[in-house]
Amino acid sequence: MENPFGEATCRQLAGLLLTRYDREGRDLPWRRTRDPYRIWLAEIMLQQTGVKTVLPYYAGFLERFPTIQALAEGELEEVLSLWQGLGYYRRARHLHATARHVVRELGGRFPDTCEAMGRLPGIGPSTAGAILAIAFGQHQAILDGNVKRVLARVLALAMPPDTTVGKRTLWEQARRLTPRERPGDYAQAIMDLGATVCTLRQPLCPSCPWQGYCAAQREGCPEAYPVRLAQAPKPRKYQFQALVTRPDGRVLLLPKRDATLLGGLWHPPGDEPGLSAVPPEAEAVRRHLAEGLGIQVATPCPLDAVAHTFTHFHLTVFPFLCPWRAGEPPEASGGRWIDWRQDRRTPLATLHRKVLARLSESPATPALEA
DNA sequence: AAACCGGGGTT
DNA sequence: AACCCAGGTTT
Repeated sequence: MENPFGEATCRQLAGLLLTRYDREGRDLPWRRTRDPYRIWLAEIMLQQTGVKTVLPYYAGFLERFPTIQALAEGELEEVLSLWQGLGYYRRARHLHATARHVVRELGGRFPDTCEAMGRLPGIGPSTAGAILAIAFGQHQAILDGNVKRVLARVLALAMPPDTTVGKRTLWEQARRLTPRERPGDYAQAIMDLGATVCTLRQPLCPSCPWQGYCAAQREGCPEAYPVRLAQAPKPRKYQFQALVTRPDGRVLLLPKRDATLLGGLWHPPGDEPGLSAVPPEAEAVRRHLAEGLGIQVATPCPLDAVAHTFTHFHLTVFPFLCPWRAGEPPEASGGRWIDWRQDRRTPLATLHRKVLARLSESPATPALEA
């Protein structure tokens, strides 16, 4: 694409956006600081997650880890505990790894170039640009989801933003539009515009400082952008999970040591997700526990299935209530008996909380309340 | 229930 | 360059 806006027009557009931001931009906690640590934390939490969800996590996280030194000294398990429910737990592992690297190898200071910043775990080109622009005042562009949508509309971009050509075009125009003055405020301003005015559905074009410059608005249907590729349907998978309970209410949980899938979180024993839509026989569940963990249980009792959607597939879990009779998990399994409602030190993913909640709904212990 | 967002890592 | 990723919010 040729450059649709000349240099003078780019300066004008940036000015219009900054004026709106100064007058109407949201007051968010991470906009009240230039501490790179706080800006970095906000950018990581805001990846794949909305502002409203992030706010309480951001406050709680900073209360426990007010500085990058505190975070570097903390244990991963506690970091994951504070991240519980926020999803995409790899972000939390990367956050912790980067904190340790910055503190131990870089004297506690973030690198000040895009290349070096982008080598840190969990930080890519857009997040690196955001930190450098907002915390260090450098002339760097960002390209997150909000910015992609705004620019795709202003340019009436014909191709999907995630294609190679689409990305190259958007990065190029994002750089051209970023002003030399106040690049950090500009970054916040364009994200704010995307989140509050140039929204996915029903954009508020009459309130937009760029109306009159926007090719999508001129075409009459801004919602037609960004152009999307057809999405592949998500497969549905099935698994069982065994809730081995002791008389005192504790449940057997195992740590997920796998580096990529919910790594560091805890889960009940079960089989791998598969394609069979039929729950296993109780006898198969009992055998799985006996052979895999050396644990004997009374006849497993099926509970209501739990449905959960992940990024790339739907999952149905068949929970089984399994009263413990004998046996302890082998040392190598890392298994522990946990009072999961009380224990704040054991990070659990949302799925496993939903599965464990079935224990309070089981036919064996009917609800007492009306 | 369905649509859809989103950036970094890996190969 | 293509593919992958163990969620959540909005409509």
